[in-house]
Amino acid sequence: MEAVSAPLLIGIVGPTASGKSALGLRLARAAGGEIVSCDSLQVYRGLDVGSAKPTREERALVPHHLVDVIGPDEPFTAAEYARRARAAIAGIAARGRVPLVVGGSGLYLRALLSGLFAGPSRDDALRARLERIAARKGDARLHGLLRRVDPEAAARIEVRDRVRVVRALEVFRATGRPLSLHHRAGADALTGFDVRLLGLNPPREALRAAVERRTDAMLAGGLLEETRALLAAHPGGLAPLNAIGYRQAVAVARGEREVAAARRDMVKETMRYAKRQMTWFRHQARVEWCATADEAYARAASWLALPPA
RNA sequence: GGGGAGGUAGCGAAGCGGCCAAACGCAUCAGACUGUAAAUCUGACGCCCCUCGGGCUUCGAAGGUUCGAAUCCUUCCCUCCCCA
Repeated sequence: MEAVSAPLLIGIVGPTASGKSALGLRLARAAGGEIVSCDSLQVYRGLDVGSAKPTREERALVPHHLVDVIGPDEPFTAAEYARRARAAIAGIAARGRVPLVVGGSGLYLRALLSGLFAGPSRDDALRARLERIAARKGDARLHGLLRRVDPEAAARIEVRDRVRVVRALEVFRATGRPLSLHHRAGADALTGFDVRLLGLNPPREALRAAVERRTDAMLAGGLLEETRALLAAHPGGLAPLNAIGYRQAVAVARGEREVAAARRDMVKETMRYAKRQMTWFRHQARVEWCATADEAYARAASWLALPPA
């Protein structure tokens, strides 16, 4: 049936601190692969410590794509990620190498593999206006506006989920058609690859230990200093500083939080994030879950016709 | 030996006669997610039937007061702190 099988594209997913990067590196070296980061924070230059960005050494060892591609003050979106990641993957394939998509940003992975609906990009001015309505009249008022133009989306989106209500309204205002309609139109999926997704999901307690270790490493590695520098360079504030880790570091920098308390919050929020990631990957992607990194490696090795270990 | 504080659901912690199966936080579990996604949002969380809702057993223990007690009284058990 299948004459020439499509080239492999291996994705490595799972919650933060589950060992995705290490596995990706190991596979890339063994298989002659290149890493395509799938991480919404690592795309930003200057956010190094808090995004657990691959080190200089790691990046020298194996080419990494989609890391440090934009400035921290530039707007970035899942769609933009998908565009750039697809270009990177095409390049890797053209070189006859194996693309390894590694990361835990579920939406980005989805945008890359399945595509997004062909809709308008964000409109910050409009968003500001809608936010103002919500702030003044309440979330229910904004949700009511949505219900009028797109009852289907309104039924799906929680009243208090302002981010989604705003987005749905934005799409309607920009296109004159409800979001639901756009969704039905489908999206442009990535084609030409035999996509396999490997999932790492360490036991809860092991993950917690890893998260604590990494949080401490970030704090010891200069997260606070990095954050202060970013704040100093961008007094207006920076969108990505709202991420876990940076948010707490900002609070410390502003003197609103003790370091010990910030650390606790970081661990707590990271664990919750990990939980969300698992929910996403369990339901939004077809993932082959592996109990250990070795098992994942072995499985990938068999696909790639590599020696097992 | 004397004085003080306290024992509430897995943990922390409110409640201090009815609106209490008991706020809130943590932990845990489940979920949503299509251009801010490490973001944003939802639900469960004593037990049982499980849909609304209903039933059952709880607030250290045992008695008591009361129409009614986690909340008041008595005794007992146990923690912690201070003085000896």
